Amino acid sequence: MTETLPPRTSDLPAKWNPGEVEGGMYQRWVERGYFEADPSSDRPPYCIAIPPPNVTGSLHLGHAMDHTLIDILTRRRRMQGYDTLWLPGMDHAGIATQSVVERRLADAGEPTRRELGREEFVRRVWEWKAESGGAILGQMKRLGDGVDWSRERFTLDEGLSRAVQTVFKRMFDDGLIYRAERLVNWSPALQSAISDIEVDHKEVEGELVSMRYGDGDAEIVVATTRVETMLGDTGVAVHPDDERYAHLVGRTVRMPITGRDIPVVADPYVDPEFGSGAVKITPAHDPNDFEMGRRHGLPMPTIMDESGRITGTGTRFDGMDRFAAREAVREELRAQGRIVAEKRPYVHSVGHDSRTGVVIEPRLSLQWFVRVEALAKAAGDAVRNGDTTIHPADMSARFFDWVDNMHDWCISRQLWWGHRIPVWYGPDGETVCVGPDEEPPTGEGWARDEDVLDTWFSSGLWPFSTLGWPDKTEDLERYYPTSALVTGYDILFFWVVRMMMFGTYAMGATPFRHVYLHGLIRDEHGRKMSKSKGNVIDPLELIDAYGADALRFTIARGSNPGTDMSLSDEWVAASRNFTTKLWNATRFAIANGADAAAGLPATESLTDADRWILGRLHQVRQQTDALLEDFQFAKATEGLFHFTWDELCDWYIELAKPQLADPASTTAANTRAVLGHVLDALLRLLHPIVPFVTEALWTGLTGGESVVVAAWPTDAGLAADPAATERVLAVQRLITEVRRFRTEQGLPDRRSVAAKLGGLEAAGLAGHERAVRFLTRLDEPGDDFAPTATVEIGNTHVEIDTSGAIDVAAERARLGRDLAAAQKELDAAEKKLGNPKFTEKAPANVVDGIRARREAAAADIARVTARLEALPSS
RNA sequence: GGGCGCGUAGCUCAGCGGGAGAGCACUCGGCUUACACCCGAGCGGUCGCAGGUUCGAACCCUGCCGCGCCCA
Repeated sequence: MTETLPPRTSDLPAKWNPGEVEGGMYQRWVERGYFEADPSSDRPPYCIAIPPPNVTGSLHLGHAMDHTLIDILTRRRRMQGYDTLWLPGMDHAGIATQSVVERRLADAGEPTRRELGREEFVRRVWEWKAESGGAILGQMKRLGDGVDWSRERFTLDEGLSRAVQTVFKRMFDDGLIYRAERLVNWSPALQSAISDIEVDHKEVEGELVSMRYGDGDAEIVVATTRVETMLGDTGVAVHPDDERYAHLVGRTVRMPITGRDIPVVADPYVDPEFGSGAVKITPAHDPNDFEMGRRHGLPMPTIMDESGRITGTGTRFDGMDRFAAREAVREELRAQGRIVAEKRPYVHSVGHDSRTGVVIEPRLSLQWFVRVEALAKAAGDAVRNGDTTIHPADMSARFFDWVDNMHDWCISRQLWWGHRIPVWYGPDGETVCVGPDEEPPTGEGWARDEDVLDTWFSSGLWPFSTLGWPDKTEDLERYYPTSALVTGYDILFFWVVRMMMFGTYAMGATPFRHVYLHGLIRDEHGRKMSKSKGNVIDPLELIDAYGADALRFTIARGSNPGTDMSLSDEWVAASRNFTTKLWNATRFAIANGADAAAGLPATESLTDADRWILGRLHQVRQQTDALLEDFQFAKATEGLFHFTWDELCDWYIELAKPQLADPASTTAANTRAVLGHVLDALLRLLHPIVPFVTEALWTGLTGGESVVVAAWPTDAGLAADPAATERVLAVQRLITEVRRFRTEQGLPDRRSVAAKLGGLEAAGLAGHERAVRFLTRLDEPGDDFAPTATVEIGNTHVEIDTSGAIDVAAERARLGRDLAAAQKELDAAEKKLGNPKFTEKAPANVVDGIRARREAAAADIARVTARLEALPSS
């Protein structure tokens, strides 16, 4: 009896309560140092740097996706014996953080940023950073992130600031960073320059106004969507070959309103087919006009201030907002009879500040730039020559398109929160760039540049600055280049490309061997989540409701490379159900003495079911490995889900029940060993995806210290047994058909039904009768056995005593459906085989397969037809 | 305007040259000692449309329609 069972019994609670357990479990993992890297170890290194979240935000589902996928990769490597480092940290998010703190000051009725002064304001931001950053760290712990907390970094910490200054100085000296007066994307909302990729071009309905400059024989018509810019016009351009205007080139026309005389120039940029064929030139407020202005040496007056108000034109429009001025100037021109035509609405593309949504105003100003040509080429080469592989490969096209056509990068921002540009200007026009170990110039008239660097400048150094660069640290030596980068495709240009540019420049090597770009998480209908739509889901709420494992499993299961995924409460609930299923199955196994330490019995002593499940485990393990190596998270997860639920739980555990019925038997002992072995391996395979529930179950099953540091399953040396598998599949078909018959005859599961099984011996299934009876609830026939129906499956049949008349109509319907299906199959097969071209050209194995299907279908038809004819007429 | 991608069961998505699949939803039956967050059985699809290639096309090619993303 029970004394033959192993003494250990399950102390797992009946129900898995993630909320009660996860926190303490995570704490123990950290305390035991499982997540800490050890550069002195002789194990191979594996390193991933976290995509640093904005310190001022909070983690959303996109982060949860990053973190889940990185955790899967790093937990697996750790189990495989790698010295694994997942390095955590945050970036300072210059604009976002400064904006938040300014708003908080305003909300609290405190002095403004300018009233506080730079030093005091920055001190306040650090206070906010401590508060906001702490919340993010808590979120990461809830998710179960296996990060090395001892190596946490922040883009504005001392070491990383030193890295920024070092790179800046080196690039400045190399001529890769320069300062120039250029037309930049100016955000009147942020009152700062922003880079090209922080601008979104959107189609808007505006107006196209044609107006007449000059008078008499020196008159010319130009069109614009921004009438107010005419206040800054310093020229009119026509195409050199345009005979209509040849007589005007070289002359001047008199501007309305300002009364300035501006030259008419010839420039091949002008499209003579568009509009009147003449364009106005506002060099300080339009990129194309700026280039033309330069070519023709035109003056470049700035007519707007930093917040987008007209200034310095000496007209009554000074002080007016640019959009108000647009109307006012237009009406003034109309009053003067200068409007020739108006097109409204006129749909055209307008740049918007991607953060605030306000319309960008091109603005002439003195800014710092990175000369990107050589850097971008090096980044492109890293992918071209295979040092870095982009997954999925389709994304490489976008990558190349970008790096091959990159413009210089504006890196200065008119903010206070960030890395201040390490350049001092002297009283006599000197410019001195100061390295980290150098003293800045002092004395009368010297002043430091007021601006800070784009946050992406510092996060671009992340893969090596976090490892200690510019010092030659042990970590840097060991973990750079990092093994992989996992992030969303939406920041390929913002971040990934920049890291590759800086990495190849500063380190001489691309920062990561693999880049996995995942998609975005959308709502249940595939819509983007946004506050305005009100469809944002907070990952913490999902974790509270269903546990971290359920959220992680959902994300892993939905993460197909390069495509977005939909997520809703229901998906996560389904994943929670999976963890519950796993919990119950393992508890059942432990309660029945599953023994992971027993070692696998000799194959000869195992049942077909044992051999089948072990063979499937072997396949699933191989498949999981191959898929995870290839960043195919969804397929790997789906495969484990299917194996766990549809094979292990639905079939093996059910088949194991009769095998366990006599605990003293060898069969039962073997079954306990197989159950233990399979679950031990399965829990380890699942651990990277669902770390918490597998930890509870694996330690409960094996008594081991922690699955976090357990060995990743490897080949157990099992030979596949196709014959056993074939028999198990035949048993499954047999059972399913009997169940189908029972259901359609309305025979309740509890109702005792006697039956006689036939043909099992001939089909090689003699040993499975007990299992079939157990899973179909068929009793042994008694003395009064009087079969009323027969179910045939292949060469086996089951005579069933339904104790009374059967439902002939239901049976006729059931058989009728079977007949129709078989007939359809037969027709399809015969059609193919009747085509001589098919039999000639198709591969032999395909033709043989179709022939076999034809035979099977024909046999089915004969059997079912006979059965139908034998039915009593109703 | 240029480039990329997607249209497969009610919903979300796999499959990408030889028997149309999964999860959720739905219908019917069941609290059968692992699990009702469950079990069993089922219903559900001219694989966007039209041509072409092929013995054979959801899958390859062309065009069209619809949707999305990136870049200008």
